[in-house]
Amino acid sequence: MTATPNVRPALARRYEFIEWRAYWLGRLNRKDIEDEFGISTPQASIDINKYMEECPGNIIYNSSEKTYITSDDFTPKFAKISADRVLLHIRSILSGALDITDTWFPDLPPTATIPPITRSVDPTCLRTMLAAIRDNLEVEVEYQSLTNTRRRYIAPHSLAFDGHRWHVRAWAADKGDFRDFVLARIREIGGTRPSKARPEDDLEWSTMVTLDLVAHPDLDDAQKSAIECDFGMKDGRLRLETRLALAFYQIKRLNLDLDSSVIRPERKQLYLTNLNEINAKREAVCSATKERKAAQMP
Amino acid sequence: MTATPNVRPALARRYEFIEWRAYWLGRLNRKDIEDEFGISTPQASIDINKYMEECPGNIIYNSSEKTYITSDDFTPKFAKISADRVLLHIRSILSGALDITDTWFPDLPPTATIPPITRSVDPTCLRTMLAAIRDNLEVEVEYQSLTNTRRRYIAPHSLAFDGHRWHVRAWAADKGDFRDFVLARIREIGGTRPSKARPEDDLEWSTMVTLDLVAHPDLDDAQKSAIECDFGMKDGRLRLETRLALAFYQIKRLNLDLDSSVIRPERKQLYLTNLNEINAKREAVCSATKERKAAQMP
DNA sequence: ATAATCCATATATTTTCTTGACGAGTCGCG
DNA sequence: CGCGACTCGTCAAGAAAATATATGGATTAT
Repeated sequence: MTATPNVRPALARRYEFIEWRAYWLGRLNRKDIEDEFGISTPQASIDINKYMEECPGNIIYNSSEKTYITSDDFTPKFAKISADRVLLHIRSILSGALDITDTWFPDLPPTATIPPITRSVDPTCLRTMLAAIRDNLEVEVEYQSLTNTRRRYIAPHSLAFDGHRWHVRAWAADKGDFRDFVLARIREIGGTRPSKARPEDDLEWSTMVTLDLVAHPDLDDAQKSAIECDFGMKDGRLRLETRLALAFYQIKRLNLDLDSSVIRPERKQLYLTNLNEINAKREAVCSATKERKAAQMP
Repeated sequence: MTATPNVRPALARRYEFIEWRAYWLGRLNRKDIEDEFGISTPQASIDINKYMEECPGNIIYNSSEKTYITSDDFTPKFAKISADRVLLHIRSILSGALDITDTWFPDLPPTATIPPITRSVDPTCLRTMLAAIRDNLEVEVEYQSLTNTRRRYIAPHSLAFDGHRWHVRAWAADKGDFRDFVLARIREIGGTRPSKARPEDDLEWSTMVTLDLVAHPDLDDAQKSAIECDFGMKDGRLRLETRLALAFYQIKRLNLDLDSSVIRPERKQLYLTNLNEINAKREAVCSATKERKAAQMP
């Protein structure tokens, strides 16, 4: 925010609304403010006029259209203008995570997304996990893995998003190691108890790796430079630093481990130069963890 | 919201904040409210006490911890409790689309996501597209496709999200057909002019198809039922209705067009039963569009 | 015992907003 | 053309909300 003038929060919010509507929709009515904030007509009038005093020339009343029109040289002073945020709001509405009344859109622009396929997360589950992370607790859960469903104690230390679904990274008390648990696969939440697991022992989590990506070498130069531009690459490289535990989600999501004979370069677009290095790092971390485990229970 | 009592909006927002913090963080201080809304200490005291009058037993002051603690049978009355929304906020903060001060988190829970790789969208670009959709305009853009970069006029009619990136669906004046344009690939925005394109002619957009998904048949029964549960399938099927123009993004994202010999069923998880049908539909729509095009300029 | 840190509360005052009434400009319609 | 419908703006009185300032209680840590 650009050095917000001394305006009390409630009013600043209304100014922000004015600017948001002005910027994204190009127009604004007094009634919009009345409806959004439940204030009276004179108050809304005052707000608009004070705003125009504060930011002269940003919006102009057009008496023939009976509405305030955003001027061409509009400069926001109260609202943070971010396209990503607006698009995020739109997605959230379409996916049901947000109600349109929670946003400042009067109605949605014509939009379509591919249908979301992930199940939504149970609030109680997330709440319990957050509490367990905060207070260092073990939670009894009924977890459905790909092979079976059973009760177990887990001591979560972090949330993780794999590009698709939400997980908790947790100590699995029954297995004696750290693993990912998909939140939507937790069928039931049981009791809690203090945990002795130490998050700093989760080497796969604390170890960072850097994915070194380039435009797929089998593409021609024009395609390559388009892709480099697409991903904002510097010197033709994109370096992504991520936790080892998450690296393989990224790799699979981008199909980086599939051979060119299997998937066309145009589709794959990116190529991971250091897959071997990352695989080696995983091997190393896994064996270090196993050694430690063996040492603990001889 | 559960029949919000007659509380004026500004106060309702503070109550909502109280409940949000109480639910997700389990605790709340008077100071939190003062800081969040910039109100005075006595006012914050009044708010809390009025809230406890309104919702008896939801939060309880714990004098030894010097904080309000959420009770076990907490029942929200003002805040909408949604795990998806909270997770969305976390993701938005991590990706930079939201500032933490825009949310009600005092600080983030330990979280990691795979690094986002898509470039952010330019606000001016999105704003112009929204205006063009609204007012039925053609916009001159410098667009970088995979093969070249050039200026062209496009008349957008909808936004679209492919699971990865944002597009506009638009009439391409130079090509005489409707296409997708990735927002982040629009390098420059030029002038606008009225458009004669009719969005209802965009058959690939208006035609709906249903993806008929099942758990991959090569998996064993336990795995199948886990996946059916994962995606909330009824009778072992998941039907996704989507626009034909978006169907192939979904198909590629889930690798539904890759053969089992190429990608392991455990990884693919889902199987599309009616790929042929969808391909046929696309052929039909494409040839219908071509015929129409030929008829228009003989 | 003392300081610090939460909380609650009381009073007077200031600021903000509402209520209700009225007037003016523009558009479209009969 | 005149009318209603719709937007805007404004005035004045009074209600409501929030503030400043001050006092006091409970608990914990030093």
